[in-house]
Amino acid sequence: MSTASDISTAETTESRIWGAAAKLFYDKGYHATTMRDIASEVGIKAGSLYNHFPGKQDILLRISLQTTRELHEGAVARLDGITDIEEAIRAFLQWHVEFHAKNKLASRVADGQLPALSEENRLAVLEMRDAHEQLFRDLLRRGAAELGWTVADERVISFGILTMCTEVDAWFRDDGPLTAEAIGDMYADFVLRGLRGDSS
Amino acid sequence: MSTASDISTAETTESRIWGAAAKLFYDKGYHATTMRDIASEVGIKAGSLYNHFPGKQDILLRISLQTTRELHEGAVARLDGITDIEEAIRAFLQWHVEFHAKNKLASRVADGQLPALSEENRLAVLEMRDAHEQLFRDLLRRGAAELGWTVADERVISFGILTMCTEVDAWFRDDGPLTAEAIGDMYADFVLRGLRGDSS
DNA sequence: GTCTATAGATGGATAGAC
DNA sequence: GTCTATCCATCTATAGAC
Repeated sequence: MSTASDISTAETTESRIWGAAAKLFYDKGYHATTMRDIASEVGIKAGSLYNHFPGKQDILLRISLQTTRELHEGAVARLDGITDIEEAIRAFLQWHVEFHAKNKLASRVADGQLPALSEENRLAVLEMRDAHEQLFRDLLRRGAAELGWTVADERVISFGILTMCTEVDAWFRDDGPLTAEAIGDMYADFVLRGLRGDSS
Repeated sequence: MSTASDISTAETTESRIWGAAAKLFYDKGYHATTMRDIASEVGIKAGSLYNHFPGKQDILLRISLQTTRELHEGAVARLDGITDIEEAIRAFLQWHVEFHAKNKLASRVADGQLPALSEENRLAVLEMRDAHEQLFRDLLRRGAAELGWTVADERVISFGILTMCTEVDAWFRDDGPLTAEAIGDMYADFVLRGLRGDSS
């Protein structure tokens, strides 16, 4: 079984290419990364990459699609059985932050390199990402309905919250002072206070 | 005098190149944009671009540096004379949101295309961006000191807040239902509630 | 599966006429 | 300032030997 945390620890040549590409796309972007760069990172020659992937575009697609799917499916799984709405939002945000921290390379590539995907490929990734965002907007709506929150604009606020949590993939460091879980707690606390809107 | 809103309305060939490049870098990214693309958008040939800029890298540098400088200097100007800390934070965030909404092309290029800048050029832009972020962290610290806010981690929270407001440049539309000012209000309200932390 | 070699296309930048 | 023409480097992808 492949889980999110496997992403950087697998062992086949295909998965080593996957990981090398994710790292390079993260650092330099898709167009600035060459097939020679990727091959070099893996320790093979550029031509050999084509024994594992049909082309460069396909490497990006697989990284983006797989990562976005794992993000979304993981969120759905985390919410299973949770009925309290604040608890659900907390669980969602913690998962979202932890995933982006622990899979920072692939996660940031998955949405930062969207313009580098072909139209068809981009739509496939966006469809999955939209489902994930919709899941969160539904939670926001439930909170407003059940707890009387006044969310100024559901779309604007949800974009803001998700972006804040997503961006962790830009600065998180495994060897930093904070764990992914601790950061998830901080953001969940901050967001829930903002949503409750006790004063204004 | 050049203000932020002039960015897309100037008339010299140089400024038309500036605007065309910002649009293309925004849509496709620096490396996916060719000098021929930029020239075509302006209505000239690629070779003619070199009468106005020494090269492609320099076009990106000027967009990034000028935009980041205007963002920062505008914030400093907005804060002038404001002593109340909540009012100051509100003013800062409103400016930050409005700037990114009204200069969405150049703003997004300025920090999304940082990896495409040479080491030296990137450091110049980052220095200015860091000054801007530091300004906000100082406000956060003042709020914590003066009003007893409990900010879990100043750096993590400030990154989150700024990212939320910056990302407006990814989805704002001039012809959308919300003005930049309205969005700035929403985020400032949300953030200040989260900072006050009335309940937890 | 790996490699070397290369085809074929494209892009940044320059030269020089106007 | 504009243009056309082109150099030269580089990149993706393929061919074919091992």
